[in-house]
Amino acid sequence: MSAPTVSRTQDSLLTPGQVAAMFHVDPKTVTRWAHAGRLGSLRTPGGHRRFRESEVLQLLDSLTTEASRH
Amino acid sequence: MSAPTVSRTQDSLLTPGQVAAMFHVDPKTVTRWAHAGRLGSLRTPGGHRRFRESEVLQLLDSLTTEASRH
DNA sequence: CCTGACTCGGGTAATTGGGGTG
DNA sequence: CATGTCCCAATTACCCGAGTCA
Repeated sequence: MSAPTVSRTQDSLLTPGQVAAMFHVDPKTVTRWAHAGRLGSLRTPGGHRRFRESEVLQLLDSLTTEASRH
Repeated sequence: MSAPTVSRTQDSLLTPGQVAAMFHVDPKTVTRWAHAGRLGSLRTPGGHRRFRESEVLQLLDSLTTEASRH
């Protein structure tokens, strides 16, 4: 894999608690979104979920811009 | 500081019940305000609304300062 | 190695959303 | 015209004990 494909997306991984704070919801709710396919879930060897900052930001943006629909 | 890339990621969000308590009205009424365009409505993937604390505070302040704004 | 804080998992309670009505 | 209350279904919030992360 010395491929220069540079898949280096500067994606910081956020914990459920951090994402929950951004949406003002419970960490369990964020877990449900991941389970519903709303967010990609990265799993640590221990089973903990981790979310990509870019994905969370994108989802947050889509929910934030919902005020100008129509 | 124009900071065009940093604006939609640091706002406290309130639940309809919390906003309703601040205005002393029913959550249903707050929902109608959002539907009328008086409040920006942030929707969770599940369909629940979330309101910006700054927007609610501003609306509350305008109602508290001037009840005859016409 | 141990500690502190957070997360996981399932289940239940409370709240929310939408429509229709007064 | 705006607000309050009813129904139902869906979503979200909090409880416990155990494990994992840093």
